[in-house]
Amino acid sequence: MKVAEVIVDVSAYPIDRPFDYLIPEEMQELIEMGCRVKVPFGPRNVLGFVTEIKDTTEVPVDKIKSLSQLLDITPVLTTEMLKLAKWLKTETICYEIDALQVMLPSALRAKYEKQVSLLTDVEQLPILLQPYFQRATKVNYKAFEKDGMLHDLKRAVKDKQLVIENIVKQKGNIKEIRKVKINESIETLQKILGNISKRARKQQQLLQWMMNHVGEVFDLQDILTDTNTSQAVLQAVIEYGGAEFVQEEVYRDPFSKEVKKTISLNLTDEQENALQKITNSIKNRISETFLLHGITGSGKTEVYLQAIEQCLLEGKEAIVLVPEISLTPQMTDRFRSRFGELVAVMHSGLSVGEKYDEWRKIHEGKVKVVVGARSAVFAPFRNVGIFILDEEHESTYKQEDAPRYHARDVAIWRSEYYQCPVILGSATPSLESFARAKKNVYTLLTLKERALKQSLPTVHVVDMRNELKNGNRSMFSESLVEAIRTRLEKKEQMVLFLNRRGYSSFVMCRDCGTVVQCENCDISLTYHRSNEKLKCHYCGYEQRVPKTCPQCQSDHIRYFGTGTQKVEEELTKLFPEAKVLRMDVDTTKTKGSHEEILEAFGKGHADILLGTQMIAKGLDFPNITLVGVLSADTSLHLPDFRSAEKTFQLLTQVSGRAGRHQLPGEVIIQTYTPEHYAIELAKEQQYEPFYEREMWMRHQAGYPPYYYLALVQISHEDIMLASEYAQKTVDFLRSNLSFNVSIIGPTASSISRVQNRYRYQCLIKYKVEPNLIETFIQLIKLYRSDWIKKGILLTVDLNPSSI
DNA sequence: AGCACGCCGACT
DNA sequence: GTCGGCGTGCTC
Repeated sequence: MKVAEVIVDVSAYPIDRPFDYLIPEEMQELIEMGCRVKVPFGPRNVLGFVTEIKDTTEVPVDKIKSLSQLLDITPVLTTEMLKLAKWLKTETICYEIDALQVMLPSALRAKYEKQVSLLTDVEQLPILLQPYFQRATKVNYKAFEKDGMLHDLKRAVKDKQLVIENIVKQKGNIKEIRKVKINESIETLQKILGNISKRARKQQQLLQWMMNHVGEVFDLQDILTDTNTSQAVLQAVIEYGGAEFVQEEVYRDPFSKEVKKTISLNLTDEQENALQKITNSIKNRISETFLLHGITGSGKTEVYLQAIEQCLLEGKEAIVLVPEISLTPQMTDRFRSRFGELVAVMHSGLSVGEKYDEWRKIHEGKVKVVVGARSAVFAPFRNVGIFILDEEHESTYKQEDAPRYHARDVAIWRSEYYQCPVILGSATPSLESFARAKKNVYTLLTLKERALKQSLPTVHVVDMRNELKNGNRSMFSESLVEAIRTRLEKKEQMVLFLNRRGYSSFVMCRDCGTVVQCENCDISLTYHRSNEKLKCHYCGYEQRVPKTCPQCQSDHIRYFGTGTQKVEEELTKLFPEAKVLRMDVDTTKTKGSHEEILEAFGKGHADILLGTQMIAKGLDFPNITLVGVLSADTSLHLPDFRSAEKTFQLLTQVSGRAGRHQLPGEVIIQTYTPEHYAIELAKEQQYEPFYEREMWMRHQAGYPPYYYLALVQISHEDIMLASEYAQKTVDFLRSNLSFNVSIIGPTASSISRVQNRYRYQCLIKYKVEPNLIETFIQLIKLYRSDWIKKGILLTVDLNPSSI
């Protein structure tokens, strides 16, 4: 007897364990752990993953069922990943199935459809149902749902005229193109040539050519142009058996352009020293985590590239993570130009099919290097030699929904499995990582000087309160206007940075002060000029701009705040001659628009690049000599303990965009609070003093890295129930956790209502609490077995990226 | 989660 | 007597 343990594709608490299935005879040779299978589960069919193969089972014979289909001949998950999923499950408190799914491209996930099949003759069906089965005996269930025919359908099912079947489909497919394969035997071709009509001159010509290419495979079009024949001629030859159409699997090409090959650059002593330590750990198979702290422009990427080169020499693979796709074009170009065809990319900008193809290149061993966003940390290599996280401090490395994993933790776990190094690179490391480096948990590598010996840009901080006193009410200070003007005259480029969060434009009534709010969420709607609409950034709700105030009917209603659109308008008013490129969520909606805008700017098609945080990092153009930060305060006053850290990082990052090449750079930071340490120290680009200062603050307030955090969120449509269960949660935690743990809350979340649900949260701070995970599991059990029925939604996020 | 089953009130 | 509403329980 052969039995498979299967984790089925159902995210629910009582299902979160393996189920045993008998393996049918015909699958026994092929099946392996990590394969996907189709299984009957209760009344339906679902997809599942084989996690174990064994010879016995405890399940009584009358209960056990058999696998219905094997979906993979080669497993899609390695045994490493099955182990990793178990770890993720306990580490982030998620369902095992969610942990497994997150490692695969969405193309491999199941799509469930219900299908209605005919059991009798069409004529015997009720008249109303007959039209559906005129052409086919199987019809999609949705068709009946749409027409409101479910009653009639149900009756026909009862009468055994129809059956409803659950079918499982794969979401994405391998792209195939039709090619032409020339017959392998020259004799056959000769025979055909002898048999065809003497008048068929084109066919003879084609056959002659084919005899020089026996057994080869060509694109249809290539044959036609090469032999100067038409498709009709080829068709005839194919009918005689001279060639055949074949389907060939192809990879979709996510790279829009070619890149030039580059070779290793000479390293500075600092870089060389860092590289030595990393390669030492690759060669000696040591799982060691390095924190590569290098100021902007110090050439971290070159160190990555050469470390990867070492890796490839050792016959191993490399996984490189970058925070966002905005970074990817320039970053991936650098990797592709060094490693060419050996690079796969993985980011959210790719289509489902493209992601699947990139994944397959990795899975099939066609590539050795992957450059990608967070989920690329699961790239299915089998012999990884290095993990690299660039811009290690970025919060995008933490997934916000289940499984709530941090890419850094996964990388470190995998590096222990492969006995290889992890490189965390940043100009402004997260406090957590820097603290670990100081405690020698990570090995600190420092790059203090810029690779091309350029000086750091001069940074000026402008106190906007003085501007206001002097009667300047615009969003541009006098010094910024002056700086822009001189750059325009000198034909140099500049970047203007606007942190949109919290300050996007809203619509307010000047008489009663009412701000137009979202119907579903307690948040003001954002004004979008492009389509004259108000939009909610949380739930996507849209409405037209009202002509009169909804509260007091006054028509003194108008726009406030500074969105990028408004800045652009003012900018063109002040400098009509300047060419401005705007980069924000609106202008980068379509695929590839990111690259287009950056490329246009790189080619000098504009003087000013204006954008939100997405332009803060990565871009590296020689002609940028001015960076302006319109309002440094916005991120400083967010209700989050990391706001100072975030602001410091952001300012340092944007400042690093200026003067990266020959021309010296200047940075102008506008703020209402110039005395804040995050701004003062960012001005001087002083990481360590900032670190010391911020660590002291964290120590005082009991935040990471001194304490660990866990965030429990509770929401319900009814505010009373939400608050009641939030209190219950806190009571439960208080009675189960020790006194060393501080439990803060319940408090209403900063945006108290989202999508018509009232949100509460409580924050848990702890140092060591062996009981913690178990207590959360108990809390979740309580929630899943009881509270969930009342409509409560509860989530636990260990080490949240923001609160 | 998603589905069947079964109990109960409303309506032909 | 039948239909369909929703609470309950199970899934190898």
